[in-house]
Amino acid sequence: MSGKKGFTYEYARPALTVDCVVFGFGGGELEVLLIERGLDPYVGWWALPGGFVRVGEDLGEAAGRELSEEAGIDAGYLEQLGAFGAPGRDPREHVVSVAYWALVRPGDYRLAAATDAVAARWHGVGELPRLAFDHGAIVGVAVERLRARVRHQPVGFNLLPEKFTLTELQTLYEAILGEGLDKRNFRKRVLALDLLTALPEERREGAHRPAQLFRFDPDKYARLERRGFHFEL
Amino acid sequence: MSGKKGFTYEYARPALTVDCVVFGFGGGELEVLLIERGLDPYVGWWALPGGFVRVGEDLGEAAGRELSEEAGIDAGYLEQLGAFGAPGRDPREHVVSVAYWALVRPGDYRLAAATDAVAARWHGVGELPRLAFDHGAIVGVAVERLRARVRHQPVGFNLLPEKFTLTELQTLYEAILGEGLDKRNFRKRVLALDLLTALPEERREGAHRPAQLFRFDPDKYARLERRGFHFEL
DNA sequence: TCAAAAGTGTTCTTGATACACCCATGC
DNA sequence: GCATGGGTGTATCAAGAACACTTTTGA
Repeated sequence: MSGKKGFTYEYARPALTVDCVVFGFGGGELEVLLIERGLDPYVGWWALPGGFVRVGEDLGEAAGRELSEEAGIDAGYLEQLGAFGAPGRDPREHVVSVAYWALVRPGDYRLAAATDAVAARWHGVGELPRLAFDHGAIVGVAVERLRARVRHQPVGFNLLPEKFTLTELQTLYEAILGEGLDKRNFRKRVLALDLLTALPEERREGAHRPAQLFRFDPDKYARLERRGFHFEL
Repeated sequence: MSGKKGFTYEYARPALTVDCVVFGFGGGELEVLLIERGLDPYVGWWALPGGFVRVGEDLGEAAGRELSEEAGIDAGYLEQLGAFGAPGRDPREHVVSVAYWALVRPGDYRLAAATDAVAARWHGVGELPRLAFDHGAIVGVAVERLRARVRHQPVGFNLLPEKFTLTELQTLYEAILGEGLDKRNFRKRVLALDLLTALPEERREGAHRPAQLFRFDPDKYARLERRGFHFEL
């Protein structure tokens, strides 16, 4: 280890990694991005994208870097989840991982497995395979956090395309919360927030009556928030 | 660093510490435990108790250990706050700190400065001195977290003696939330939760009418929680 | 004309808030 | 007997929950 300089810590230190729970919304179901490991511990297992933190690198930046390196993703929303550091969680040595969770829009990602990953793929949160390390537990915490957050802050829009219908928004909320919601009450509440701007166009003519498109207005939210506004769905 | 063994990470790694925001309730005001630093960076400054994480040591245990080593405290409640890892936060080198927040009962602590601390003392959250490192920001996040948590989970009792009066409980909540509460509504709601058991004794005769003492019943809470009970103050 | 999703209001119930006086005790 | 904190109930209001039918389009 480094020589003593009076202030330098001279003992062995745990390794430090970041791992990301990336959520996507694929037509009716909440999904998590997993990579198939191509390296030593847990080869062939599915795991969260992540990797070692470099000296001098900010944690959030490290998470973003790993995300783009391992899966070619640029997350629209990224928030820290917490640190996971149980001694046995990595069979090699003591590795402490700072976990993040992220939300990405369906169009904004172009999955590209790289670095030490063999493949990158979306998995429905309901049908996750057995994960490497303690990643299964981390995903569990992330889902909980997402559920709590989506009720009190307008983060859900990061999972939808820029323009979306109210039905799509409701379907998203139902997928995240895991429960059905009343259509009329949902629309009433969402519109009462006055954070969506209706776009005088239409879409989704696919088979039936076209639906009104809306866009979320982040500036308006920022202004309201400053005045002590309390988002709540 | 260590020689390559095929799987061992061979690059320099950031140092890893834990820091604790310990809350106490001292007669009407919410307090935070600070230690006066006796070592190199920020000598003489007030800072959060904390220290380096040992290899093979769990993060929560490290936090508890530092707490007892530096201040002789055994926390009744300890929860992780998050990781703070901005590259410049420690002038020596890149140090990532996993912060915890803790609640202790007034009687359960016997402050004893030790290790690299000169002194340990309680400070009202309203009148904190300038803190070392980014500890001021960490305390800010901890206070926010405590405020949010105390509304939705019965953690506040960890700041009161085993037996307490409803007025004491209300004073505590007012101190944490920073706002006055209606006495009748507060008592109504608290008692409606059915989590307190009245003790047929009395106390606080100091000057006036004695008040009923209560004890929080954690078992009852655990049972209710299992049935999807939703604590809310 | 039928199938499928979009869109729309009202009633009822429940929980939150506001509010003022009497009680028990020590000094 | 007076000062101090302990203790109690009701009326009003607002927000959330339940609930069913009409509209528009493509096939």
